[in-house]
Amino acid sequence: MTDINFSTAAGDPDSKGSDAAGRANELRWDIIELLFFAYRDFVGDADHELEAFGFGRAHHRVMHFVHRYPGLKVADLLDVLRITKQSLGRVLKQLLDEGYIVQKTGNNDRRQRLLYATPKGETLVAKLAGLQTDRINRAVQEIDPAGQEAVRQFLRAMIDRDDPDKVLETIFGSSKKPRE
Amino acid sequence: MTDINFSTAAGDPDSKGSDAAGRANELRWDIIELLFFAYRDFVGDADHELEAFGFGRAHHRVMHFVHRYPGLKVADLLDVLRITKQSLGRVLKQLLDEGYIVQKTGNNDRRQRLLYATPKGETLVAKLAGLQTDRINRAVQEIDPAGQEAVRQFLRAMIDRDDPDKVLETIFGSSKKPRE
DNA sequence: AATTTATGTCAGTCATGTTGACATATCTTG
DNA sequence: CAAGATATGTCAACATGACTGACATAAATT
Repeated sequence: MTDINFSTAAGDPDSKGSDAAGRANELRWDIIELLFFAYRDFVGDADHELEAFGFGRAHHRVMHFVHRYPGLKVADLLDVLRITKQSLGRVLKQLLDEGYIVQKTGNNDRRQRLLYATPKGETLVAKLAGLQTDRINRAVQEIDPAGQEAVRQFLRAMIDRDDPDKVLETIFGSSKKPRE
Repeated sequence: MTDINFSTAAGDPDSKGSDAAGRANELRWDIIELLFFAYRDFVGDADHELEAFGFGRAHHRVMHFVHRYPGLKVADLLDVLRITKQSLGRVLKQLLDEGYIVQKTGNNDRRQRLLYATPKGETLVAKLAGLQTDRINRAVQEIDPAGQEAVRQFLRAMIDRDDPDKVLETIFGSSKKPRE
């Protein structure tokens, strides 16, 4: 062992996957790195726009899921975002105060505050999704349908399924698309 | 429940891409969401392990790139991570103090501090990469080689190429299309 | 009536990001 | 060589978004 070793480094838990191309036992530095850069630039699109509103990533995530799953409960949102009540409370309060989201008391359970995006909120979330959609469209434009399906399959398979929250149940449970 | 509209929200910037499957003009909520969950769980693997070392994501990113690009300058690292000197300084100092990284004075330019991972650092970074590689292997195991290449192509195409830092030059510069 | 649940809120802490200023060593240039 | 530019390190101060733990309220459940 010289000083720098990386292909057979200690703690290699391999064993699990040996893919069709036969590169088992190898650390996937390339994908790891691509994921970092891809996600960095992907969220960067929205981050820049959010500054103009005085919002951050946390606001975006809340808006996104409230928009996509109208009537989401606060507790569901906590599961999805995997943050604490305290952290959510801050951004949610801002979004409520500034009219991007409204709460409605649950019909069956009046303790629940069901969350809905207002038109103002819809506009914001669509604007941000538009930026990200542009990037996605650019990225897939030279990939054939089968390849695009592979991308989708890959992303789905990267997600933990042992503790599906309400949103993931919708995504995976029906195995189709949540909306549309 | 007639006050909430979500499918025809304003500000739709569309127009940019019309992919082969003919779903132009549509926001790609599915991919946006899958990216969120996939990345959340992907980095979650490492986050959990890092706790045992008293480190965070920032430390991981530094270790990763120093390992992958031995002799990286501090300035390069700042470009790649897109954080400030101050932020980097804090985590870098810890990693140096605790022996995960060493600095060497540049040969040509003695102002430079070239960064290298120590064996201790290599072990850590390989352990983390192992966890993430397991997830990636699991995700691609049912995807054929062509599909896997599509995944790689997708991730590469998601990355900004207008301001390539030293690392991105290495990733993209040597390969096919610099900017097409 | 007592307990549990869903939500909201307070106080304090931590990690990681920011800006701006400044110090030092070293390289480059007039 | 002197002057300036560059690479790095460091200080103070601050913002955001996480965290914990405690506690309050209203409503549902037992």
